[in-house]
Amino acid sequence: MDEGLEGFRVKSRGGGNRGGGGTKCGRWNPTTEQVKVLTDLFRAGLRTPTTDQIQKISSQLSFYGNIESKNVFYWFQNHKARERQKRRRVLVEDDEFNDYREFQRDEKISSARHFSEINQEMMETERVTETLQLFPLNPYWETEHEKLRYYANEYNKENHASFPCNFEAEMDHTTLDLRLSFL
Amino acid sequence: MDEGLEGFRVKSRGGGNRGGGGTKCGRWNPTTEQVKVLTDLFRAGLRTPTTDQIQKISSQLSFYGNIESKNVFYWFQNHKARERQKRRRVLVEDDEFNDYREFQRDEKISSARHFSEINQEMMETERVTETLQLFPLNPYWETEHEKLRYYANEYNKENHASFPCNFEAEMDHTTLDLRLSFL
DNA sequence: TAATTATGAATGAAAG
DNA sequence: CTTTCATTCATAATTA
Repeated sequence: MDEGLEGFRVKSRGGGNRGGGGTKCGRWNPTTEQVKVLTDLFRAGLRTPTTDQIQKISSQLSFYGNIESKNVFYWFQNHKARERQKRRRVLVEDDEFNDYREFQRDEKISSARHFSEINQEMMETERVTETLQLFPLNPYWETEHEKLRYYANEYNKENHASFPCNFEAEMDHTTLDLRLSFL
Repeated sequence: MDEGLEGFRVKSRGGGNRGGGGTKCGRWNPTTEQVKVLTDLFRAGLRTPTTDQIQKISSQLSFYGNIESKNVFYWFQNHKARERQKRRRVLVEDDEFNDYREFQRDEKISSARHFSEINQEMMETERVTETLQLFPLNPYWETEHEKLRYYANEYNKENHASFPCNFEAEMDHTTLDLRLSFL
């Protein structure tokens, strides 16, 4: 993790999860553009987008490759959780230093105690703006999407409309078929 | 050749956290059997079991491993919420898809198209029976639990349902305009 | 290509 | 009921 400032990781995810002929219906594999946008939004302070925001973001990101709203939802969920996790780990380390082991499940008291310099950066993003407005991003889209738009489509996936993913359609466990006759 | 066997996943849910080496009894880790029963009940229409029903269910499921009433309570609460959430998301995606296609008032769409399968599944579970009675369950338990009780410990296979791969895959990017005028 | 890591996905628990 | 948090599971990606 650690998306750094540049946000340019060589992930060889050239075309995302499409193409490649794989048609693998595995899990979502965000394109670098998608990750960048999501990261930007996160860094801008967005932590828990509303359903509506998720929809919009998802809709926009679909320009760069396949994506569903749930992907956006999970992305923020995970990103936030892992950042917090990291931060907490450092805290624990600090505590360990003092052999201090009180597990007080209150996290809001994070009144910036004695954080390591490393946490300095995190404290920055810690100032969350739950009700973040996204309009400041417009400029970005307006200026960037036009070119990326074509790069992203370079090779449109041919077969995507179908979704052969299993959908819990197998009630195996032969003998375990419950006789819920109460209906 | 032979793209690795898929379709089976082993959830370390084996011995579970119940009797025996209790060890880490953090949170309830349902056995496959327990999940199956709960799912069956849900699919049968049970959504918000009463305290009494929860008691009965919990009691019966205890044959397959440790379980408390609150686990059952939470399970239904979560399952219901997530099912709803999932449906909500898919519907939105559908809307987007429809918006894109923008059927020229062609009303004879009849029976959802591409995403019919999924919606169908959900429509099914949409038939709720809030006042479901559980007493007929006893017979089953009495006769089955003894043997299943043992089978449940070793053999664990679970196929999780996956979301549809993607809908808005083949959107016509050329006609879409970035309207990220969020909020 | 095996081992490790990063991260998408899921879910139990609980707060709101 | 809805939303959030934490932990865990699964697997694509990366590294050794």
